[in-house]
Amino acid sequence: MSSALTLSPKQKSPNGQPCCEPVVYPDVERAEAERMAAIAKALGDPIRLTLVDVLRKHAGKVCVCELVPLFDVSQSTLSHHLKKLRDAGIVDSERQGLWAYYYVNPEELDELSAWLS
Amino acid sequence: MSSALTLSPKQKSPNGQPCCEPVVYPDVERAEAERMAAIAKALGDPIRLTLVDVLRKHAGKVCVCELVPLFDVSQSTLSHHLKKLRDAGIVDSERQGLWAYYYVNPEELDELSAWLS
DNA sequence: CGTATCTATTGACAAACGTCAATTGAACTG
DNA sequence: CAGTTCAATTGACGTTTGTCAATAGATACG
Repeated sequence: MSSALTLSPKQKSPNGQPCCEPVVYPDVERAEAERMAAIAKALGDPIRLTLVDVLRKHAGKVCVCELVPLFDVSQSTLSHHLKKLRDAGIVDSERQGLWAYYYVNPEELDELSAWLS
Repeated sequence: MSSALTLSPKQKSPNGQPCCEPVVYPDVERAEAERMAAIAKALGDPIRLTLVDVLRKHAGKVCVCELVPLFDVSQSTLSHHLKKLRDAGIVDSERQGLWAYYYVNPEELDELSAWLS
């Protein structure tokens, strides 16, 4: 996914007046852009964004058995969404006996938040 | 995409001790979650995130002819990404003669930024 | 041990995505 | 008008995504 972020020198000006002011280069480095895009992508589904919202507002660890009935999707689908959030580093989980508890890892979200501001 | 955000009442407690504290309900409303997820989704690609970064840092209108050579993708691919950003309301464009100029519409990003903080 | 409960994984499928080459549409230039 | 240039659209393609039903793992309880 996207080795296409390499910067290139400015193209030749068209054969009239220039189209605009000088080139601007992206401030975000390629690796950083990919990390933040991955975080944004993980938030790019209403269920996952709502999951993160619930976990953030609760400020503690929440059992999966509490999360499942909040949505009209199957248990396996919700588990799949939780895995995506885990893979993106946005949440972590912890097993206690039969149950699994999820909580937000704020660092990843903070990074995206910092870029947005 | 996702009429599955309807809230449901708490499931029955398992037949032992409860698994955790009482249910938490999402603070974000369904429609809001879908709008913000759409914004996050549009940022969920490294090229699009970098495009937004460039446009934000420049604080003016930038010609497409300046944007194309910044990436190793074809002109049509970049146009496709710009369209996705436009569809999400993150950027707007303006034609001037032969050229097209893009600029950031800060409102959408601000909304996501506000939710993240 | 056997059964019940909670969560994760697998397999399947349709829809959406990212990409390119080729074409179209607009608008300037001579 | 004919040719050129910039940007958007179309069509095609392989990949990824979101979803479910079914299954598997892990743990608790009798």
